[in-house]
Amino acid sequence: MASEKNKRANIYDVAKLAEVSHQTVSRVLNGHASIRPATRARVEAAAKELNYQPSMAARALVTKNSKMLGFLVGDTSLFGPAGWLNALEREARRSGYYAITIALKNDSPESWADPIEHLSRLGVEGVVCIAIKRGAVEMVAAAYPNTPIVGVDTEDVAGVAIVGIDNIAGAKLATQHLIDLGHKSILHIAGPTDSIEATARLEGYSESMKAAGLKPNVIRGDWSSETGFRLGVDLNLELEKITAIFTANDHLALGLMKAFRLRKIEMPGQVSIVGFDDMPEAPYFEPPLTTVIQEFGLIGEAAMSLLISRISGVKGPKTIPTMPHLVVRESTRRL
Amino acid sequence: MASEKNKRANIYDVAKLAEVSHQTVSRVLNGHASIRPATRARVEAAAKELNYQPSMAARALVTKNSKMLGFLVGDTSLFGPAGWLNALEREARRSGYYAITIALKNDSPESWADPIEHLSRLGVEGVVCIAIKRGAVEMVAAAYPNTPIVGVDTEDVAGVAIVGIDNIAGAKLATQHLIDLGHKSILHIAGPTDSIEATARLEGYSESMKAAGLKPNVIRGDWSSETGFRLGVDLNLELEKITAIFTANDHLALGLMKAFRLRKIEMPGQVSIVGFDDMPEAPYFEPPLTTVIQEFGLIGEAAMSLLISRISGVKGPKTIPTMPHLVVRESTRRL
DNA sequence: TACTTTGTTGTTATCGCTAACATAAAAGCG
DNA sequence: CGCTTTTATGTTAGCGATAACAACAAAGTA
Repeated sequence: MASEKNKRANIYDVAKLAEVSHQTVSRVLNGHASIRPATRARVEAAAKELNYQPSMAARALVTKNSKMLGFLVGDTSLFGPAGWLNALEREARRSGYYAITIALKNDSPESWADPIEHLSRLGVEGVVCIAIKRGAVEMVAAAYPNTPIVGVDTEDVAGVAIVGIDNIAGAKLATQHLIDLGHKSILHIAGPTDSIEATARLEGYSESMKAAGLKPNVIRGDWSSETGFRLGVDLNLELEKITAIFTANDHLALGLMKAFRLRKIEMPGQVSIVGFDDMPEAPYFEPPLTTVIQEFGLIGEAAMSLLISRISGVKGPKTIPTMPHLVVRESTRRL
Repeated sequence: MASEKNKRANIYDVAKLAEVSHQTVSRVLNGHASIRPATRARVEAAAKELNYQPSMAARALVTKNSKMLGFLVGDTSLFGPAGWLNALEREARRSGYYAITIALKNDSPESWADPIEHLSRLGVEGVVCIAIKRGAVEMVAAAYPNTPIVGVDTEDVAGVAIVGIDNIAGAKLATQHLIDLGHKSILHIAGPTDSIEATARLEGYSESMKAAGLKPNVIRGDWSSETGFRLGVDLNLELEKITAIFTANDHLALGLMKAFRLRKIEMPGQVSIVGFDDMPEAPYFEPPLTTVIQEFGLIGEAAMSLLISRISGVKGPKTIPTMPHLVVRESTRRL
């Protein structure tokens, strides 16, 4: 029934079986208006009978619409990027697009050129940059001058639409929570310098502190538990009477708390901790971590609708921020 | 310099500039042998000048080689699948392939049909199934009768090559470690029934126990910390004098340990815990988790080389197992 | 009734590339 | 030196789809 000659049926095969011209088949496939119902039914039956699947390559060649999107992502092992990627892929498929995901590993800018070029050969219709490093978005924008680009949690580059959690607002939420609990000396362990998110979170923290008349106090970290641990081992809380710490993500908090437990520093007794991300493991940390949560699904939808509207020529908004929320657990306490 | 008419240069543009026929350009592009070095240089210069990028669509149309691979993955938020995906994508790109990643969410088999069909339209040259559920591989195999398929950590289906960590060996490693420490009553908290990995890990546990003359004791769980926690709250250790627990992954162990801490059950004093996966957070758990580690890079390479050899018609081995290792931390102790 | 308008289908050209065959020049050979 | 073989390049056809235009019938209109 299926393929007699072990070869995919093409549009002419369907046309012959349905006794129409191949163009009529094409019209049925593309939902063209003026087709007699009887003809449409015949064509559809023939297509089904032959298990016909239109060739995307042929279609892409003539229409210039590859129906493909490029997803350039930073570190997929991080909770945030992984979640966005998931949501984005689902949304892309819902809209009939294929997602080519390529990782831009955390190395040097030189290492980005190759993946970016690889993708450009394909002729993607749009690109989503997900949490990639400072400078990378610019490289992408330069490499795809006529392709719509949407950034998810990336820096602001001319011509690139941005969707993302409002990291500044999230950081303010975290910091304000600690301030509201009566903390005065609040340390921020920031993420890596080349990360846009980290910078925004730092900014939100600083603003909240200054608004409350408190002095910001920052240590640079990265995104890893290991760094959190290392910093936690060395940190002298007494020196500056630190009673609360806001870390740029949950991983840092995890490592930090491990070090504090070893040093018998009580949490939240001696020091309160707030993270950022709400990874699924956060409730099971010791103590359960107060943190900031972001909605992956919403971000995925927003990014995709923005990208698709740009592909179809609609301008749409330049930015769609999504609002994060605070999840209070046992790692924070009134001073 | 780049695109004067804002239009991608094609092979004829390059040919005209290099003063050769388009076919000669094609030959240079594809590294054909008999091209005079001078001609090759002229063509390459012209291609560079015009910023020429061959159209994958046109090439795919005529050669039937789309240079695209489909990655069907289960839950990308899990540490294992995310790591494999990363490694696989990198390897695919190294071989000049594009990876279309599609998630097969954990729902019903009916929900798999749509993504599978979506992918088949594209005409991928090969498919990698990554940690997808029981039955899904069979659906994929049925949907792509003439396409090479490689499974990473999936069940054994006719015609599908398998690469994966040897879950049985890993589970034996974990179980034997506990046995060696003198534990007699060892509980296994298994993963979900419909997971191939979970089943293999359970099997390895059972075999080790039986080989040591001990009675296997299993509770069904899934992959989440939440379930680990819930089970940990209810579990009666005294009833069966349980002194050690091997969980099917690290997440379960995290939740379980949280519950035990609340119940003031000492770890590893009263009960030793072993996980599986070695997620990057495991060293910072309380206590740091003894677990089984798997090499993502090796698996990615192995899977890709297997797939590519199958695409090019070479048969290759049916299975490439990779050996996991045990990482001993503080959650286990001699009885 | 003759004359547009509309609906439905068919014909031909084209997208950008590679395959297959054709051809001309250079090289090998008795 | 004339013949085949090899090397280097050009010419034509076709992959499977859509676009653009053409054609014919049915329906609406003056």
